[in-house]
Amino acid sequence: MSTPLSSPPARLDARPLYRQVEEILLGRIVGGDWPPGHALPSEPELAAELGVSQGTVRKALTVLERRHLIDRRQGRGTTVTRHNSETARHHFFRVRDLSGRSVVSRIMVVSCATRPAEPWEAAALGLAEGVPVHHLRRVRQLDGSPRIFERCTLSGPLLPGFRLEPGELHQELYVHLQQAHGVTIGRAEEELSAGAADAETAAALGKPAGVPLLRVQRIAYDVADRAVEVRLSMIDTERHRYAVKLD
Amino acid sequence: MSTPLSSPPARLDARPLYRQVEEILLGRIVGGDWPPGHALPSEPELAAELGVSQGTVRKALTVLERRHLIDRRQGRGTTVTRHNSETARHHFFRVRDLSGRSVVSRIMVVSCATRPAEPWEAAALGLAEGVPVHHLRRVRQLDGSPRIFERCTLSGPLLPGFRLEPGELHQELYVHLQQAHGVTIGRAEEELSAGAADAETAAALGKPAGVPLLRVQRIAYDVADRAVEVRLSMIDTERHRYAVKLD
DNA sequence: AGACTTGTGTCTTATACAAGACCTGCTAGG
DNA sequence: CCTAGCAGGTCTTGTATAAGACACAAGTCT
Repeated sequence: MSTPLSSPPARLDARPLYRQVEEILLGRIVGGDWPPGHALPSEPELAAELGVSQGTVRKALTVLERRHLIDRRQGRGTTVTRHNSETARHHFFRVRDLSGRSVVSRIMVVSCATRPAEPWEAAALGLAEGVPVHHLRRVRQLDGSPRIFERCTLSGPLLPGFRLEPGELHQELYVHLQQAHGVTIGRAEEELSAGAADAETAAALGKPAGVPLLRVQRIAYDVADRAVEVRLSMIDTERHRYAVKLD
Repeated sequence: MSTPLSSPPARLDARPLYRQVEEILLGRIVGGDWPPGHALPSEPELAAELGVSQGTVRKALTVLERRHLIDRRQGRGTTVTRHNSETARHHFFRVRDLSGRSVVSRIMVVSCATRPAEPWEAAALGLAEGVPVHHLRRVRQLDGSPRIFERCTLSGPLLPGFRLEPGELHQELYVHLQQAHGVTIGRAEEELSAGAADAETAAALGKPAGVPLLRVQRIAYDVADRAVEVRLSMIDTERHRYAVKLD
């Protein structure tokens, strides 16, 4: 990739240079050239390699940093973000206690199976109906009590050979996906509504059926924007809240 | 303000220059020197006035733009953001229909009164107990049906003389606050939980008492980060969802 | 352990040109 | 003469470059 992007007389791509740089760098990250934890070349090196100025590289890196794809630290350098339990939780787990503090959570896997996608799952994941998917049931304990029952459906084609043994899970799911399958979740969309405990959820949470629960449907996308997971969470909000910041 | 911020030999403030510029500009906006709709001086003019380079001004303006405090348009200039119903809704109203499309909503004011703050309201707004606050009850119709019952408590000290007549409200509340009281809402925090309709809410929404509803408590802050409103919304999610994007 | 060196990202300035929006004044056609 | 419309000029923000001072981290040498 030693052809300069910016030949002063003519530029093929009409988009701003820094956008093109951003795309090239993103490609190396999602393509696996630069796996999680990898240290990127320094800004002057990238600038020289791509034939642009350091300022242009900086602008591209700033965008990638805002998307949490890279970590930059003055003096240390820039690395591809490696999900750990804290960062994954911070970005994708919005439940807090009544005082707004984050909670300690323990995850128990109840079941794990691979089966054909149901229509609604296929639609959410952008798959054809009947394609194999992995289905996972989990219970989350918050501050010691079972509070969240989750049914997760994971894209079979994107996660071949996915399997979790029932029992305690010591890792956030997204950390596992990155480490064991090279799939990095970049963003998610959630839809919240008022729900009530069905029989299965009630049993899992030790609550009477019909008790009001917060119902959250999530679709999670990887950094290449492919739908990886659709999840239905039923949350007991007796002692917890789902926190949102608007601006 | 003609003292240059950056005297090459010594700088009093350790923060980056662009942060200081940002703060000065923010001060003029919240202080009323530059009211909503006001056209800012051009970047070269600001740079000359503040004794910094245009690049530094640009960086400060970029931050203010991301906070939606200013609008910039190439060729036209930069203006202080004027809230209108669309932008206010887009930023602070997260309810969508089942397909994810935004909904048309009509707001009916049920009651408006000024009375001493209850303890929880005073705590949420950072006021002393018993300070006067304005209390508002509203019903929102989504796509023609009453779906949201809202009880809003507004800071009395920040909004002297606030009053709304019961009846249809043709404006978003935050647009009214900006136009009639010069208070611009900059951000809000919400806490969601599973709720059930109390008698008053059930009556307002035409639902049986006890039906599961999405309960949303919001605290809204102005651009100077003072708590302006605490609001409790009860949402019927039969045909709508509360949408959240995570990244 | 402490001082030095090197490599890194951060901040600031300066310059140049590109592109969008607006105004002004000219001109062609009535 | 009047006016619609276009051409050009000018002001704005946007993009790109280059260069230097600075701050931070991590080795390396004494």
